[in-house]
Amino acid sequence: MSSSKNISESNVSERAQHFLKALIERYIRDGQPVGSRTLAKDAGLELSPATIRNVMADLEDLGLVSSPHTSAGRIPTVTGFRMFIDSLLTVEDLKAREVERIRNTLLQSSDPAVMLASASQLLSGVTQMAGIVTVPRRERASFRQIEFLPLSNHRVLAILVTDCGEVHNRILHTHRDFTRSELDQTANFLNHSFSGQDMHTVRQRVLDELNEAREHFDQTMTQALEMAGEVVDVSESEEDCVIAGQTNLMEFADLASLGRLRKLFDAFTEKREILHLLDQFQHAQGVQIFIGDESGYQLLNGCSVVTAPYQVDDQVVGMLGVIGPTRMHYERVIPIVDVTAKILSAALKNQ
Amino acid sequence: MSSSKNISESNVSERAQHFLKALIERYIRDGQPVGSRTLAKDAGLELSPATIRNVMADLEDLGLVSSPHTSAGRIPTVTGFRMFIDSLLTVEDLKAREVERIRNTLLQSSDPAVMLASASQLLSGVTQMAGIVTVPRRERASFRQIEFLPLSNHRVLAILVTDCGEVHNRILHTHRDFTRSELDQTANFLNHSFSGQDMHTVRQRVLDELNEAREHFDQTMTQALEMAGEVVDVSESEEDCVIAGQTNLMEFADLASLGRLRKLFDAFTEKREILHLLDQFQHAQGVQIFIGDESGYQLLNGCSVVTAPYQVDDQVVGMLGVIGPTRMHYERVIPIVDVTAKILSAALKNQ
DNA sequence: CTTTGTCACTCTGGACGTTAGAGTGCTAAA
DNA sequence: TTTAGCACTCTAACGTCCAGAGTGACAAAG
Repeated sequence: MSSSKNISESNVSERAQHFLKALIERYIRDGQPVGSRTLAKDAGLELSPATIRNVMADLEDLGLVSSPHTSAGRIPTVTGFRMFIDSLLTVEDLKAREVERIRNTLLQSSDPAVMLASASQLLSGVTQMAGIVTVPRRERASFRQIEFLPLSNHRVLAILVTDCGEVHNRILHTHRDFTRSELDQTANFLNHSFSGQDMHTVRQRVLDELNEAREHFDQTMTQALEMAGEVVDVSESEEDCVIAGQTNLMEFADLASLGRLRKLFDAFTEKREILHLLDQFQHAQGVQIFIGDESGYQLLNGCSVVTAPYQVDDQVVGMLGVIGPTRMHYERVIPIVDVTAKILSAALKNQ
Repeated sequence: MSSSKNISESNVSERAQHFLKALIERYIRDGQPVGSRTLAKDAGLELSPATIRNVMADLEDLGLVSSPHTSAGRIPTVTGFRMFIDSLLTVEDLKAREVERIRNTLLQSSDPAVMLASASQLLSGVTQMAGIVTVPRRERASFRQIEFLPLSNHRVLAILVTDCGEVHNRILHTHRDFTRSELDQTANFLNHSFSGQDMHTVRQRVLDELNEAREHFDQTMTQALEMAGEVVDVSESEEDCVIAGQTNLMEFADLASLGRLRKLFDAFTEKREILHLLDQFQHAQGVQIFIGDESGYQLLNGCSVVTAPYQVDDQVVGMLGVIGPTRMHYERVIPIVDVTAKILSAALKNQ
């Protein structure tokens, strides 16, 4: 790693950093290349445009800004934004009123699924960008309770409740009808054996014990475990994240080429990639920011993602955040995401 | 109603109709105004451009076509499209292969919710436009079965199964904990009293009997009915339609102004308006088509909607269809929507 | 009476040139 | 180290021009 590539505060003069900050703030406001004259007025320090130009040339050499063409001003590069966010940004605290508003919105319902959805909508509404909340993976959740209900002709409705209060249904097709008490007995057994364990373990143990039961020709047991296996099966991964306010992104000229927008929207409906991106950073604490294609996903070029994990019982179960143009008001968005994550965590704890 | 306004086949000569058809077919293919020269070649009949121009002038007087400016060709008006669809269009039958493909896709799952979703995706995939399927309204469905499960601290999970096999969950907050057998008894009573009746009636009867029970201070009964009331309550109307492949619409230059597209997409997330539009025509039989803002919704300007109702037990429960640019291949889309509706109806019958 | 050829006319869209404005880099002076 | 000045460059907006497509009208032909 050559030292010239390794940009940190020490390589960039105090003053240059100040200008970089002013430039980015201006660029975020206007979305247009910033020239030396403008910056001279903006930056507060009483310096002439010519001086600024010299500094800008340095910043350009360092790869922190670039100009679209000879006679345009400078725009920040991804690296420039990175530095801005990591060490230049001054984050505002959220007003008590706004915090209260977030809390009220989230607590309107006590159904976790509804809460996640309104968190997403909230994020999109407050920031005027797209909100995103990942749904806790079933495999990570803990098993709380399972129940079976007899339906007509060889079908059984299985209901699975996880420890954070989420309810999952699944219809099982069985080879014969079961009576209610048979099913209750089965459920009882399963609840007794597996309650409180995390889904992954449950799955494993169900499979193990199923094999054992089969060896012993224990038909009742085999049936019970077969049913449980089908329910616990995580392959059917349902909707894994909730995205709201996508259309807000159509307002940003930065992304306005229909082609790009379409790819982005397709990614939103597909969800897989987005989810994968967020999953990678579940273990990080606090707010995380990806700028442009830093994340490795081409299609996020020109976008930034601001996310934070949320917890249930001190265990990270999902991520939430905001997707918008790289040119976004980080100083507002960061605390919003942060606070929302905290409030959501608190709200989910009471389940 | 002045007779000059009342355009029907009789007002338009056989030949003019032929040209109108040719013009619209051409316009659907190319999306550009069609000139007399082009049309002369296209129409088959050996006529000179000058003749065509005369006919076009007539069609323009009747309001069936119009020209964007003096030296462009003609494009069909909404009225023109209407006539085309009502009396000029020759609908192809779907190939057996395609029908089979639709059937296979729909029958992949037996869960009604999944089936509706894949119907929507199917429609969008096959037509390269947006697919839409309304979810049967709970109030129209019939009550089949209700069950209650005790959860922790004063909460009860209610499960409602409708006659088409849909499962609805709802968590009730009660003022005390109930034992399993209490709940079973309650469910038994409710199932016994209301099974098979349609949701609307059930709701009404629950309210009536609730009053009666209160008068008689019958606490058990009151509790049972209060619970039932909360579950049956239709106010919480859930997701009412499934839309797929919205992004396909971004490909159509006709709608390509970002502003319009945004309004359309917002309507898709909002859903209310779309739903209302479709609901109006549940009683019609077979495929229905709305062209542009015929429907009364400004935002559908430039779009057409092709829909058909689907049934469960010979009762219309929902609509499905396709939204795309007015310039769409109706001869293909119509049978696709038609067949999909029929197959979906058949598939839902086996629940 | 219908069809056709013709001609003058109109409108659009692309190519081209011009210009004003913004911003730069460089150099020499403070 | 900072500044002023100057030559240079690039863009975006505007106007002009022209070819192409298409029309309407009219008179001639069938």
